[in-house]
Amino acid sequence: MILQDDFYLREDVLAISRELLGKVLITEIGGKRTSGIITETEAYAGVTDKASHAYGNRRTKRTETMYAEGGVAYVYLCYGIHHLFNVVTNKKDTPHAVLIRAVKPLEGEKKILSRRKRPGMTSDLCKGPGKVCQALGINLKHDQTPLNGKTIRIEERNIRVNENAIISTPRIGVDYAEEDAQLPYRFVWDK
DNA sequence: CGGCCGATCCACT
DNA sequence: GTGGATCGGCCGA
Repeated sequence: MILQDDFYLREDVLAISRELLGKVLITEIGGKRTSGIITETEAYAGVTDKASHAYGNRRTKRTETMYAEGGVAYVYLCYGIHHLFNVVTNKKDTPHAVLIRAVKPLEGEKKILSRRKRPGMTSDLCKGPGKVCQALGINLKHDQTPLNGKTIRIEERNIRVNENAIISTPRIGVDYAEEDAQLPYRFVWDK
């Protein structure tokens, strides 16, 4: 079952981050279907979150996507090399987002390996936000793509995630965020 | 318009 | 565990 707008439009970005664990992220790009089970996420809680691109209600051409109504992709380039895929949540003009940091390959394994230019499956094949995008073929063109369509979608497949198996930690690479760098907004499904 | 820097990854060691 | 790759956005001039 494809997740619908009501999932993304909720206020609580931490709850959404947590609930995205175990959901399946599917892309159909370049004529190939690939997918993975989401295993790691990070919440970015809008204009009061110093780690967020939207901190202080900053609006630019890049960050504008985060101000869209929940249920679309926010894709941007980091370090000039890596694409990072985020899920936009909350209502229009409330710039909440969830970064997808890792997935477990599910479908299209061969295609994922060729995109990743790796000979075989390893446990860290899609672990890391840049790797997730590379594996699933996501790039800047997919910014603002709806998450309930053919190109990109997220499905509930009744994969059971035990609450006890979810670990929360501070987010990665946000040292610049001062006191907000310590917030436990990263969620890892440690099966 | 120039210069700096980042929500990273990989190849090496 | 370390350093190089590599580029769009932002800020200050």
